[in-house]
Amino acid sequence: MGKLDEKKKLKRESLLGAAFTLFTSKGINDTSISDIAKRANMAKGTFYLYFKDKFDLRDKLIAAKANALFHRAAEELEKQPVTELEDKVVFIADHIINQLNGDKILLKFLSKNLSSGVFRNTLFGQGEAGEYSFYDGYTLLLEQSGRKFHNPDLMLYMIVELISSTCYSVILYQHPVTLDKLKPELYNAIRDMIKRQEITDGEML
Amino acid sequence: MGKLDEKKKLKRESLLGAAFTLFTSKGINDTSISDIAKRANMAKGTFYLYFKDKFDLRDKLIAAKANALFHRAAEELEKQPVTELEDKVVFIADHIINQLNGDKILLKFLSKNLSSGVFRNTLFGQGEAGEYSFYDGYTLLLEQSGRKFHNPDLMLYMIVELISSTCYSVILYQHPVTLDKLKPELYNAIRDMIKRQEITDGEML
Amino acid sequence: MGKLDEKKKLKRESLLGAAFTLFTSKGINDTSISDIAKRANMAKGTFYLYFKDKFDLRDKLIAAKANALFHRAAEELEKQPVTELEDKVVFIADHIINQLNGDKILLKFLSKNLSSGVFRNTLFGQGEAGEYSFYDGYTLLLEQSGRKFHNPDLMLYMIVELISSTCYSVILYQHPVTLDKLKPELYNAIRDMIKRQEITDGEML
Amino acid sequence: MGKLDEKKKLKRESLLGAAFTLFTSKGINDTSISDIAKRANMAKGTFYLYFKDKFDLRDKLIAAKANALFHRAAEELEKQPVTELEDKVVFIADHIINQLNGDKILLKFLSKNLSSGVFRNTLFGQGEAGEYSFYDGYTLLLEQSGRKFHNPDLMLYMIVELISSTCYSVILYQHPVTLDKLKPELYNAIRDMIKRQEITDGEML
DNA sequence: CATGAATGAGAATTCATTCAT
DNA sequence: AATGAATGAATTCTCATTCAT
Repeated sequence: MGKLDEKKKLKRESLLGAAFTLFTSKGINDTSISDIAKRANMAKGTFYLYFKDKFDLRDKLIAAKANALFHRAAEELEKQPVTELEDKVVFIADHIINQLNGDKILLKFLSKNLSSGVFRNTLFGQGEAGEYSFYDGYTLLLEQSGRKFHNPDLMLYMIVELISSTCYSVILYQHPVTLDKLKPELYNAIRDMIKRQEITDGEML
Repeated sequence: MGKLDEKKKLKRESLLGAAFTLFTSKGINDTSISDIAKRANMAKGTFYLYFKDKFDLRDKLIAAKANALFHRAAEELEKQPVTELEDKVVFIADHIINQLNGDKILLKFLSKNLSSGVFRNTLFGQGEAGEYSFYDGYTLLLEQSGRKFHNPDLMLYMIVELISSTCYSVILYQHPVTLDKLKPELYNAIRDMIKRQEITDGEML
Repeated sequence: MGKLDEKKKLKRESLLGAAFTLFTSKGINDTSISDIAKRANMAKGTFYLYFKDKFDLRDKLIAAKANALFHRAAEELEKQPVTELEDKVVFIADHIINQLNGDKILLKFLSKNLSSGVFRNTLFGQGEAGEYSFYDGYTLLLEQSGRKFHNPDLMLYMIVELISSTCYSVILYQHPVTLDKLKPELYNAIRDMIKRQEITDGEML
Repeated sequence: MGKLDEKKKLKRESLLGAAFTLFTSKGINDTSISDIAKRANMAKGTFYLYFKDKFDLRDKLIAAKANALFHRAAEELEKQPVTELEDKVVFIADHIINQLNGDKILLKFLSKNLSSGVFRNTLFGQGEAGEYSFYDGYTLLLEQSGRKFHNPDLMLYMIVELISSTCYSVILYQHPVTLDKLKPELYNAIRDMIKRQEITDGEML
């Protein structure tokens, strides 16, 4: 990578970082492009050399943050001696939840932007070439287990939605229960979902 | 109610209606107060006699829409001969999902505003005096069943979150599955959650 | 006076009082007619039955407050055994300054509105029929002294302007000196002015 | 100074000039920022690149105008052969009064804004670095005279307040006397004040 | 590439005033 | 006489975007 490209990448990341700080402290609507540029120590005009507008930047930001979240969990899983599929899925879920619990700012940011669909696209989509793909990792996981499922996509979808939708209020406001109380129920629900989706021998006949 | 109060209520509802149409077609950010007032056939200034600002109106709107949704489902349940708790809960879930499937505009609106917390407050909160309270209805349902549960609030929370988070993409984009495929899995998951939460005789000893 | 007129007078005074409080706390520009009416426990429309607009009310208010100030000082003078003109003028000046020192809110209000000219009109003008007239009292004072002055109006004018312009900053901010330090200099200046204005026998020849 | 800075200074002055014209013809309250920008041949938004708001501009304007007033008088004094302190002070007072008499618009503007305190700050304060400081000039004047005074600040204060408060009505309305009649009295009063403030040998013993 | 001055459309909000009740 | 809902003009201020340097 050339020195020039390196510099550009740094600027880009500076903008992303500045925007994240501002979006999460003042909200997207109250953050102006001018604010972002100022915080990133650039002139306003420079912003447009890197992003189309505020929402373009936001989408890139969500994708990057969500990807990193899953990536770290998957990396950690590899170091673990777990073999059962259920345990693996629960491990990943737990890892992500713990990350979010330790970074409430990030949790807030992702939750506020769940409805934008960018998160879902990141999960199921291809992402940038060369980037980590959680979907590929998930597919591999199922294959390795040697088990068959009716609808793996639906299974993943339900698990992710259940986690992402329940965690927000629980982590931030301990409502309606604390995280400690939620976790076992959540993991039970995940195990139930996997079980329900499995194609048993009986069905195969 | 005096003639004057009647008139005011009509105006208020006119504003709510106009805002709903605009919010769902152009989005909140691209809807100005001027737009809302114009569509409600009022002067801009009149808006401020009824709502503090756009977001005040939005919150009132979410609460009203969510309440109506639950209210209609509960009313319909009363006409049904179902007796089992699981069946009742699934009936309500199904009724709400069907409402949302038939009113995609409403679904979009509620989904986009899930993270605001207003929906949750409406569900668990008291609401306005004299208004229908879904939470009370739910509590009654559990009592009538004669069964005991570890954490009824958590149970309700998980069910509602699972439904609300999965339906959006499925109803609107048939992704990752069609609604027909989602429903049985969803209802199974709900039944599993209820079962998991029940306090069995064995535990009581 | 009829009961009706009594009621009206009370309302009028209620408006004046409310306006004074608001003008002095938020400033005239930031006080709306609505604010005044609300604070006076009336409907907005009622305001217009008593005053033309905010500035009409303000002018009436200045006149009333200034008049009361001079009136109280003059009344107090009558109880005093002072005979010399200089002493009388200084007594009045001192009394007014003390009033203002004890009512900084009033001082602020009058000072801010000095440039409007209403204060000057009140001093030299006729005022409402039947009301106390300081100018008449002043004229009488000079007559009683048996002395002659080149230009009594100018003398009054200079004295009043000197007092009103110096007191503001001194009383409120003790700048550039404290009131205790200002007073003797001020009273000396006043005595000098009177002396300078007197027509001596020498001049008469 | 770069071309850019030059341009910016011109724009700033254009805004100040436009505002002065409008403030003095329609009053501050009836002058909108839009008016000012239009008259200065700029877009509305440009205003905010130079001033925080209307009142910020006004304060800067008062300071600039008052400074120029004193500066011109001081410059003129240097060309005069007067040696006595009293004569110098009276010369400056007279020069300023003549300036105001010849520029009634300016007189009106400054008078209306006397109560804002900006004028006083300009007089006693440091002002911008590099700008002319009347206070320094005044201090020098006293030193050069070789005489001692009890409270030079108070002396300056009283003189300035007496002048500024009496001139308004006299110049604009010839009330209560004409300027010709006021001047000798005013200058006498000034001389008296200086004399009263001087520390005589007798006191020193 | 980077800058940041300039633009002007447009949003929120306020408020004096009217007028039907 | 009193009310207060309704109006809509007016004002402030922000901000995305452009473009000359």
